[in-house]
Amino acid sequence: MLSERRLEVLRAIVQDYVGTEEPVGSKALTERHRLGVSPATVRNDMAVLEEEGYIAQPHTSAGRIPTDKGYRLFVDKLAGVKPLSTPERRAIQNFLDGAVDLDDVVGRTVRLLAQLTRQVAVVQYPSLTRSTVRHVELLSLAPARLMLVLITDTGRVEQRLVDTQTPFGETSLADLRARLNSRVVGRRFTDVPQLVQDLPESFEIDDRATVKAVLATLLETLAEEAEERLMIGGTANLTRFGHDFPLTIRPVLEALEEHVVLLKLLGEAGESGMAVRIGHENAYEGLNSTSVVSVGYGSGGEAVAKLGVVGPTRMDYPGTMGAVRAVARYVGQILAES
Amino acid sequence: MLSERRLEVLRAIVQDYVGTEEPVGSKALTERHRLGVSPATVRNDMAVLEEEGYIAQPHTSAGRIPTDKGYRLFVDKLAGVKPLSTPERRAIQNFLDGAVDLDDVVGRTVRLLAQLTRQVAVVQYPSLTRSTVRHVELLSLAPARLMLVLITDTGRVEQRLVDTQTPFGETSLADLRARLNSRVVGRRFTDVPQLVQDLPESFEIDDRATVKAVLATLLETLAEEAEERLMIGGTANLTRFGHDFPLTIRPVLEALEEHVVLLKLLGEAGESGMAVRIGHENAYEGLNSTSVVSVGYGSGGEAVAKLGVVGPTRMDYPGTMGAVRAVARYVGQILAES
DNA sequence: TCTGGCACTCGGGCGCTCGGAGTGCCAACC
DNA sequence: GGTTGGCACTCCGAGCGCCCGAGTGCCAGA
Repeated sequence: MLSERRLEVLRAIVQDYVGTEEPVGSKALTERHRLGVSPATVRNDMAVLEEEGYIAQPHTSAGRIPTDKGYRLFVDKLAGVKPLSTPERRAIQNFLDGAVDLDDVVGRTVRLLAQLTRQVAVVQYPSLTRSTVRHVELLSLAPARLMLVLITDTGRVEQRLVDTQTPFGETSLADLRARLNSRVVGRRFTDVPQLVQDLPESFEIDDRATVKAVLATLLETLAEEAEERLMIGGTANLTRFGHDFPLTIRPVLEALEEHVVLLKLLGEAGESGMAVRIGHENAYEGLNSTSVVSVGYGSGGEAVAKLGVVGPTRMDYPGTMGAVRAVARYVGQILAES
Repeated sequence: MLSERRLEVLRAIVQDYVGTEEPVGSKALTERHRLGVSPATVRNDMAVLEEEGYIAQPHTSAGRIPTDKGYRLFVDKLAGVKPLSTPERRAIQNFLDGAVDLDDVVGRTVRLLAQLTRQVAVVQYPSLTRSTVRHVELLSLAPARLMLVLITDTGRVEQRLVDTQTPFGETSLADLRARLNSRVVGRRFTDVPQLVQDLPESFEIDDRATVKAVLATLLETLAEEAEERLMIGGTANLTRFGHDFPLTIRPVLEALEEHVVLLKLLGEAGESGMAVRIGHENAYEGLNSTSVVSVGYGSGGEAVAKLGVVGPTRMDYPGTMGAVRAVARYVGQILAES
């Protein structure tokens, strides 16, 4: 276990390095932070920290920079989450309040997050699996063709065509619509399969095939998590990444286009609470030089989707975490209101 | 007017510079191209070309690079559109054929275009204003609340809620639905307003307000061009942009996030035919060091949307134009089939 | 009008030096 | 034992001078 002072030294190193982007040495440290000890002592502490793998030297006789492990310790033990200032909070609320529909909410969120953190923001659209059904509509487009419209509590609308073997009467249709809605409205998507399981049996034998087809389509729509969408913003902030440009930035841009990867990444965030993945902790190789801060957000108590930012490992963790958390909270509120 | 040979020199300069990314000198030119004259002659020609503003020197005693004006002349007079090879065409077709829905078509198109041109691809979703109506559905969600669903020939579905003052009977609803569809199905959006103008008059006086409300919502949906969407891909190709990274790339990334700007940019492409905007020809300042190649695509003879690429002014114009044209053509086919 | 020759320019690469910041180690001190 | 000041050492990076090569402009001659 590291002594109190050594932790303090690590904290100072992280803070300075994040600020200056340059390796930090013992003398500079004692000058900028009131550690109460001499540079020589700090040097000894640094040697220990290096041995333990928390910091590293780019080359002999240079200052130290934190390693991924160092950042990890910093985030876990040394840094809190920096709450936003009141004006900042107010600005967030005002900005998000102006949103007119779901697309707009997500769009504003992504811009806001990118601006606050000066990093790349990623916002997942509220997922279908977690949300609840607001309404299911059925209508017949042609004798043997139905249209299924699903409206969710997060404002998303999905529609599918259902081809049926046999024509389906208007009365049967109305019947199905009514029964279906009475069972599923207000329920969570995950519960729907159970709730409609025995529905076909209560219909005339001739209609059962059609009912089954409709239900199959409905369940398929619900299950189609693959269609989870993302919005990304603030990519211009990548230019503030580092000095050795093309090499660092390219894989990140590539990763950002792989929405599947990003979704997986966000998904790894724990059910609740904030997740911080630092450097090599990211499974995806292209993001090995970045950190991802993500958190769930939701309209009720529960998370319906995730959002987060991607930035250099050398980032202001407390500030970023504060911004991410605050934005998630306000988006949740907005969704609950609408 | 420039002599034939001087044009040839300009062409050679453009080609070499695009290939090497380095200023090209007189000697290298005569070695790589069979111009049939000596370097000294080429030097004279270069001096003229420079005076006319087609090429420039980064600094004294360096080679020449084309100016925007030079590229313009090259594109207009010297370069054709390079057709794709047969295998390439086949690959495009195969790749696009696999698409399952509109989102998928656009997604595949953007990836394809980015890969073929090795640049940033931008694809606009088929616009509502140009396409035709496939079906209009009306259904009542509550006594005084209707839902309007619009299905377009490009596979897009838009839905709106309509609140009515008075309840609207099922028979009236079916009536309106039938009459509405008989008038507008297969028609272009722009023609719809005229076609439904006199519809309210043919209804009972009690229902007219509702009919008008429905029509108003329909027209509003049609008119809502603002909702035009874009998909962007291949941003990782920006890393191949140039040497002086952050400065060049930052404004481009910013521009790419301004979908409004991009839509305007694409919109500037002439009604039909390909548009090439070179460097400062782009109204948007952030794209002053890029060229934009765009073209309309559509399911019928007419364009329903645009697509294109954004790349450095130093790009392979014939190849890029060929790829853009080919992709647009195939996307059009795919849309027509579905 | 084209060509070869020539003097000139300039950027970039290479090697060198030098200073500053930083380190590790050691002996002394509390 | 932990802390400190001193000291020798390392190494990067900035600055400088140098030279080479590629390129140019100009001119006289074919």
